[in-house]
Amino acid sequence: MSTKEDILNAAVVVFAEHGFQRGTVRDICERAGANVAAVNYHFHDKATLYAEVLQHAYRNAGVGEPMPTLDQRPDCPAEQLRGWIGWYVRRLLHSGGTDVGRLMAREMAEPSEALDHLAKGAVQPVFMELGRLVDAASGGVLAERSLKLHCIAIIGQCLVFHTGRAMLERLEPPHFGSEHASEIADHITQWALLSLSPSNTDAEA
Amino acid sequence: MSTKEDILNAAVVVFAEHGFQRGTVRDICERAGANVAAVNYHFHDKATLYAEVLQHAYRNAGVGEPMPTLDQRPDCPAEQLRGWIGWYVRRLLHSGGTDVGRLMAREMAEPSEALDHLAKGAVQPVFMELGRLVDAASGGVLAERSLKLHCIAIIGQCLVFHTGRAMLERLEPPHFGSEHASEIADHITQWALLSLSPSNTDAEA
DNA sequence: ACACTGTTCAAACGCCTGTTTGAAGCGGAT
DNA sequence: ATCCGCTTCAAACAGGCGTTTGAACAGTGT
Repeated sequence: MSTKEDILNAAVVVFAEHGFQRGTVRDICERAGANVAAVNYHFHDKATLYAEVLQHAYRNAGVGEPMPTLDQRPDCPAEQLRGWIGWYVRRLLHSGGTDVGRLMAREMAEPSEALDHLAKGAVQPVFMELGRLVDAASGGVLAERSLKLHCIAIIGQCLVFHTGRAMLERLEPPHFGSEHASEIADHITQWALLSLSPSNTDAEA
Repeated sequence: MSTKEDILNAAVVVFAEHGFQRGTVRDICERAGANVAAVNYHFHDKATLYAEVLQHAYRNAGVGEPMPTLDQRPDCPAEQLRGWIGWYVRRLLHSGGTDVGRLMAREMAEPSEALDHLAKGAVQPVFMELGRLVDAASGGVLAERSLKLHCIAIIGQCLVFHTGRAMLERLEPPHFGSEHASEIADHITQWALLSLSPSNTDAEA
């Protein structure tokens, strides 16, 4: 039972570094100290292994700090939204160079069938919680379409530090690493709360 | 001289669809109606071909509408910023399913040496123009760091509709296609101008 | 001692890849 | 007609890939 886990862990590293195509079965097995045939024995395919790797990686990505939710403090949604943004930014910046982040980035650029399961299982709940928080922070006056646009705007401002990392590093030498997480989160939160304040939201919708 | 261009054009399509690794020389040559050896004759390598493909693709990407600049109308930077955001969003949404967009997305996820040239040559001027516009729209009161964060925030809100397209399609059936470009651009602009209005910017910095 | 089940292993099998080769075709200059 | 670069072509090359195979090796219950 050990070799199967060894292969899974090695596969996370290899697939994160080289992607599905360039990541070879032989490399995975070598790092896992297993035989070449082990992959086909424990998992049927290289593709099946990859699918399990994705789920395994994303499950373990959420093991850090728990996501702040509206239910925890329904009385002050703005502060919870601030907490959520900080949590998300930290998660993204910290996972920037790690395996999970790279795996996700690859899936976004070149979606496989495994992305469907990830979207429904892992991303959907996070996105919906953000929707609840934004809705509450705005006082519930936003139309559904506008609410979604606000959520995507927040996601985008966080995500760009992850997806655009390669470009940002080449454009501006002062990087945006995990040590700047709180600075970035504060900036996004300030912007978000400003646009969600009642005096500004009733203009649209 | 025709076959070389044929190969280049075919390579753009193939590399955009399958990436560098999965895009095979044989597939490219078949679509170009050329022999397998043509790639190694006209370009030295598959890698050299790929590098030329990237430059060729990104050069042709900017042939659409010209980028709104501050110099065109220095008197009303807010309106020019609105124009810039609209231009950028249209560009991203329109290039979403095209070859250039997919090539760029792949390079972001897995940077190669070719990305350096692209960053300096093609992306830098666009980013700097946004910086000028934001600076002017804010009245020039923003510190450099804050200015950069504002620019990245705008970029991120636009970019997410491109980089996160695969995920958005799986989360929310009502897609965000190129027909929603103006709606999206308006939303982002409204948010940007709000946070850049003098009454809000002097709090930070 | 035996058989049975689950696991590991070295070796090989096809297949597809990028690249090379050497001959063949071509158009213009001598 | 003869040569000459430049270009094309079919064929083959060498290497890496995922996968399969069949034997060896554990344990464990009988």
